[in-house]
Amino acid sequence: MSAELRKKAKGVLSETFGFDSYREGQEEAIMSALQQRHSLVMLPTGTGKTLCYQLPSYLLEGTTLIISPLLSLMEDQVDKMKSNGEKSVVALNSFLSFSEKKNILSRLSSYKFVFLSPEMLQQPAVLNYFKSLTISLLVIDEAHCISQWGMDFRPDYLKLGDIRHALGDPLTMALTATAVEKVREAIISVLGIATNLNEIIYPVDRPSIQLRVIECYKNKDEELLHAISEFKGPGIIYFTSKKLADQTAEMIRVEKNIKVESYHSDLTKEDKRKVQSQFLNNTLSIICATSAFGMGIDKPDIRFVIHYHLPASPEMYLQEIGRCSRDKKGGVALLLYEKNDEMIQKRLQQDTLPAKEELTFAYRHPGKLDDLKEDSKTQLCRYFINQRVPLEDAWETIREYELNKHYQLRTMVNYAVLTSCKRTILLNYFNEEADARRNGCCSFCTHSLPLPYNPEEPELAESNIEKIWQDKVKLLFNLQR
DNA sequence: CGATCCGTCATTAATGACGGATCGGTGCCTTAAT
Repeated sequence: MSAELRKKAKGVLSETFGFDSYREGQEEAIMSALQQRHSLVMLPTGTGKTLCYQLPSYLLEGTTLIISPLLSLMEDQVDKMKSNGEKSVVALNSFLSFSEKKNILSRLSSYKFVFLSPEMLQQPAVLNYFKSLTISLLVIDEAHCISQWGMDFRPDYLKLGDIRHALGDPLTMALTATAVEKVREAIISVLGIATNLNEIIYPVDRPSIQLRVIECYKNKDEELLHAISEFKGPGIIYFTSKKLADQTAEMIRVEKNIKVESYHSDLTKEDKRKVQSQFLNNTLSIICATSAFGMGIDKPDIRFVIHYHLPASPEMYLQEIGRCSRDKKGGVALLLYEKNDEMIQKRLQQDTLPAKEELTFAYRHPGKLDDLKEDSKTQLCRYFINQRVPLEDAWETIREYELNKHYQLRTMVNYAVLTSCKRTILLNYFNEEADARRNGCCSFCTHSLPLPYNPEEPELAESNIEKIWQDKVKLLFNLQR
């Protein structure tokens, strides 16, 4: 039975996807779905998680729903699938007009794949359409968002369990690249998939990425420019402030005459798309970005990721540095740390969660929530009240979450300042053993590290013109279909 | 923490010095309807 399924899956792999073999973890995830077991799949960044749900969908009856955190991510994936020849795929989101949306909803069963946000499924009218649909597989993409974003600013992520239940508890697959055991437990418990569950967990370490930390003393820009010259490109530089991302992009442009743009939430949707595609086409060499940039970026030859500011957690850090060296030809993750850099993150954390008094007030006067500014705090208070969570339990949950955030930040500070193997510090957080003390592991294990790749000049746009046109033609083709 | 913004004060009346307050990051959705 299992051998039969395996054979069938292999057939789809070569016929539909054009691959001869799987990458690590993929077959396990696929077989888990085909054997009607729920799956929590954790594969390192860049392992090809989309195949894990797309392939089994072809062998299961019904429609596959994919819950995706970002509209742009949905669009990219729909485009990619369409250009691979899959026609019955659609993204249901707020870009659609009312009549388009209605049209799609009324013929849901004619689609094999439907992408949508957790918020969209939250609308009763929309949910009703899905209730009568045969769902082959419910996919939660970037499932760490449940714990990472649910409490912070997208409480609808916390309601996915209720939604799943309303849909008749369909077969479910949650996918992520970075989740410690606690987060995995949270995902399982929120979704309610503890029974009949298959956990497919692979190590998060990416040996081809070299880890470097430089402690700075008022000379960050200097160190940054120096690093850029050494690393060449393409690369990403992460900031915690939009303003500094803009300013530094300008500074690099002036100092180095390199093609650089900044990317953050102030950009219009069009500009975001433009900057992203220029970077993918190598018309841009460096992106100065906030955490807004990167999810779903699958550029194989990103050579470095520099952090100008401290990221909020080891999870975030691994997600962000995991964007380099997808081709496994080597990459450098450099953290520029200056004493007290963590204060920005601390401040940001303070304003996200409600204080005990605010929560208590909200519970006593739930009607007054509507008068308050609709920020993440009021959203979270409203969530707990609507879910009828007792005040004390809600407070306990918030408190625990907050303490965990402090712990995450402290781990990042330790990563920056402790005099021991950087990889070990990072991987210990994930309960993993590091293959440390390897030559070129990190800036602690080896002094004056050589680059793990050949810093050739990046391919310039001219040599890529053919590829750019191919992409354009593909896009046009999609639009007209 | 550090930057920046704003109001106040003092003084040959328009600017600058000072200090206190504020901010710094991620994204769905919304309209009336299905």
